[in-house]
Amino acid sequence: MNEEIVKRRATVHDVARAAGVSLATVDRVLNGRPGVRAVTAEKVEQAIAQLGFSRDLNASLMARARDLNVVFFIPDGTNEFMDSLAEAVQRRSPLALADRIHLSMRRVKALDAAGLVSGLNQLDAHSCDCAVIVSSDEPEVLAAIDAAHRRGVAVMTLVSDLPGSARRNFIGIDNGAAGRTAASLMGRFLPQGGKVAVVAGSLHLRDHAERLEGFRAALGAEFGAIEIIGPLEGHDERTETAAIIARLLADHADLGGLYNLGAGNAGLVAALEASGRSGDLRVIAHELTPTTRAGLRSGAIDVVLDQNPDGEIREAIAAARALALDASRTAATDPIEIGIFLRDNLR
Amino acid sequence: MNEEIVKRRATVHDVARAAGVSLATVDRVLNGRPGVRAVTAEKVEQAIAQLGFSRDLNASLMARARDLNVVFFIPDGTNEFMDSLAEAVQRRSPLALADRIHLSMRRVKALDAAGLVSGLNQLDAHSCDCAVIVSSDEPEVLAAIDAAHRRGVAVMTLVSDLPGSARRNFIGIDNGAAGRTAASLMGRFLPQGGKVAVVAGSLHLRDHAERLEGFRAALGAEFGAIEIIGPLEGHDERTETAAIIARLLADHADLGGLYNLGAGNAGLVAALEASGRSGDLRVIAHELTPTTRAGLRSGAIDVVLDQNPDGEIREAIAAARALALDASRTAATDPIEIGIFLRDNLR
DNA sequence: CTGTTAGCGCCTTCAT
DNA sequence: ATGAAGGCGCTAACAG
Repeated sequence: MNEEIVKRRATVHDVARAAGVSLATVDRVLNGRPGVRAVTAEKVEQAIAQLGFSRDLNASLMARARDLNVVFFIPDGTNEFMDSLAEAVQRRSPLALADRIHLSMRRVKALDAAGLVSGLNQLDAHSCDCAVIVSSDEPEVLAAIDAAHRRGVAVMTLVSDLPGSARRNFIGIDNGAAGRTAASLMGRFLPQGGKVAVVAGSLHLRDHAERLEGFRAALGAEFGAIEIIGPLEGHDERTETAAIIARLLADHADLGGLYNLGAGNAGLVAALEASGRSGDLRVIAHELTPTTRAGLRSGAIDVVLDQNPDGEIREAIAAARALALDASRTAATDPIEIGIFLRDNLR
Repeated sequence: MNEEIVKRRATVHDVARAAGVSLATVDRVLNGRPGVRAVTAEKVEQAIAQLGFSRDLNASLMARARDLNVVFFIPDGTNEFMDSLAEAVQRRSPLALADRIHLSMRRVKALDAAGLVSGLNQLDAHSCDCAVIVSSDEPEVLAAIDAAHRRGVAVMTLVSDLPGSARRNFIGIDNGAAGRTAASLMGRFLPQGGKVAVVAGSLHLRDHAERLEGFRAALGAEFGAIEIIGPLEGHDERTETAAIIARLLADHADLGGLYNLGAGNAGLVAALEASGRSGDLRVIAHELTPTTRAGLRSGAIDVVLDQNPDGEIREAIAAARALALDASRTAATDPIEIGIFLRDNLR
């Protein structure tokens, strides 16, 4: 890779010349617009393939004097992690705009499929090139994704995937791996074995279910001396989670560890501290938020597994750009890594 | 952020009109070219500030029909991590080119300041906008960075920083935090305390020294029951590291843990497996490579702390772009997170 | 010292 | 169904 010959990239001019047509015709083919005979289109396709032509997205956006529009649908409510995602969108906004990508955001009621669906239905290809959604797995949503896709609006899933849908990309962590990681750490923290309680938000949430499955599998395979209590469901809600944890602590004086694979961490920390046993058991939770940070600092939480909201937004934007160039395929993106945070490597 | 009014970004035309000058004059001011009276320049500056004008980098690169040139200097030798960095550069190359950023790379002898210096000295602002180097802390290098900077070539440090230099950005992890993280994990893995040996490449390497410092401090503060053996230096070299580890294992039958904060992991794994005690002690190493992956899988290594070479290259490129827009300041980049890998979350 | 002009790669009227 | 021409934001000759 030292001092190579620079081959100029092929341009629309090159394609036009090679195909023996005009710029306008090439453009029509490139953008799938009508008004080109099949034979002519074929000649252009040939030239494109032959020259390995790929359109310059920046020039393209500049020429049509129109930004790429990406719309984020982020759940609203009391989930701090969703707020981090929303902030990440805001933080990226000016930077994206400098590259002609216009970000907008709609906060929609959490776990309210109807609201999300109506939001998606309002989108048309003119006002939105790509919609990025965080959604639970509901048939109406799948249908809305499909419809949006047919209207020319690409849809990507964020945080929690919808595999059966027409979504183009999924941006998020491997939740099974996250569960296995939690198991692996917990197992090493408790070399003598013991009881570990598992708390979820709801097992109807795909990411939560995947985490649980991974956790169970890895504990079973590697740390047979550990007994799982639960899972119990706290519905990602502070009070309910606190009540569950309080009960667990009361019922199991010998509890060695606790894995909260959902949200509701404020309740978890409160219950732990109220019990006076904070620090006596190994605690693993998800998502770096003000609450879990405080928990790490105080010693109530040992490890937080995080999915890096800023990285997720960055990759979502990168994917949206890639899709703008070729909507027919899934865009390649850098994987989102599972962040593992202890008190000592807090960002 | 729902449906806001779109204010068109200011362009050079707007600036020219506001300042009462022509495009060419604005351009001269923007690019710091001569031929503008101080008063005129002042008017232009005013207009720029007033309109909040910021140049469109993509349009700029397109207009001058010239890619942004970023040159990476990556150490050559037997260090697998450096190979990962090199591969990351190769992987990003086509993607970067699509955005008019031309990546090139020179492999230079590891820890050979003279080679790096001569490479830097060959660079001029025409052939290279930004140089990204991995270097140990030597006065000649600092001088070369300074000289390059004065020739109009921005320099960034990667992996290991050179704080006193004219480098614009540092891309890499917080090595003190990495050492503290290792300590934190090791402490939790050995709840009864015990002996932990530390092996470094060389304490003359800034990143290694920082890791050691962090490790020591965090162990001392939180896990007083752990005794540190070492540090011993293996010079990032397989055979030497193997010999050191073999000796450590022989001398300390009760060794509970091992932290290799440098490279030479092939030697570490070999010595552990030869001793028959692989899996009996908790082992923490740095950088995800074929060797450390195998070590994680076999159980010889418990945890690998990683600095995500692909992410580092991505951020280096992002920073280079930002510097192209404003070379006078340090570019804002996403921080590189310390990856923590166990057998169960291997990518 | 300053302004005019053509053109980078692409898209979009408007003609033909 | 196809082409010619102008313009997006910026830069680089080339004139004055």
